[in-house]
Amino acid sequence: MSVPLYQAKAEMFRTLGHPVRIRVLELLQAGPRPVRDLLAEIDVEPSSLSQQLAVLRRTGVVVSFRDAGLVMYALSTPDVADLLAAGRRILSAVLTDRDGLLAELRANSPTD
Amino acid sequence: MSVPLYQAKAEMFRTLGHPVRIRVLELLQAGPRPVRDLLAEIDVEPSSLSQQLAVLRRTGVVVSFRDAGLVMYALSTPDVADLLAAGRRILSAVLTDRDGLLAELRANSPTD
DNA sequence: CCGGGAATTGAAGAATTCTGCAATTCGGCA
DNA sequence: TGCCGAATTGCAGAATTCTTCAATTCCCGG
Repeated sequence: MSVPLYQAKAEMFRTLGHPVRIRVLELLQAGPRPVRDLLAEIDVEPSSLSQQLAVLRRTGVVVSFRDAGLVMYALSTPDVADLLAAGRRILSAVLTDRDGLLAELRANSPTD
Repeated sequence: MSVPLYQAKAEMFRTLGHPVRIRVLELLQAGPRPVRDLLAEIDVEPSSLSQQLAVLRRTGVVVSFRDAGLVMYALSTPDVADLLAAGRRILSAVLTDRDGLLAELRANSPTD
């Protein structure tokens, strides 16, 4: 294998490591959506959204196709939902366990 | 909460988005290990490993303690193993399928 | 108290990623 | 064909992350 497995995995997780990309994936859990809708629900510039969608496409976690004149995006596999759920569980476990983290997170972004 | 959930999630996934950090987590799945062992199994400089361990500690996915004169690291919650497993599933799904899913989605385009 | 391995910290430079703007492509439709 | 909205691409500057090397801290055994 040319690319070590742990490197491929790291790449996959890094792909999810962006607020816009996370939001996109969460929205896509409910089913395929046109770019137009994503744009309406996420506060981001069209070109920036396109960039992030391209990142997701490159890794293969989402696929895109055209339907009724609009470009649609969808999760490439429902397993993605499991990943997000697992992330959510860890997050809540960590937030309740460790006192320091909550304060740290709060410090990072005071308003909103 | 002061930090948007999707940003906290992104931070958590970004934390895993590094080859060394992934390897560490995989090794820790088998139980707590001293830094010394991690160092022996991963090809990385001591200081670099420490940096990456610090990143994992900051997010709260691992904890460290001292035992028998050595610093030990452990997963802060076994949920981390689920996350890695989900990542592995997605990776294999993406690698094996790819164009098949796309065709399938295009076929019955849900216009709801 | 001292020596020495274990582990962390600090900092500078290289490399990568993000953001926003402008320009371009792509399809549908009159 | 020509127009128009939808979506993507290219790019430059800003910001963030990685890597490496040197210095420092922390403990345990003698």
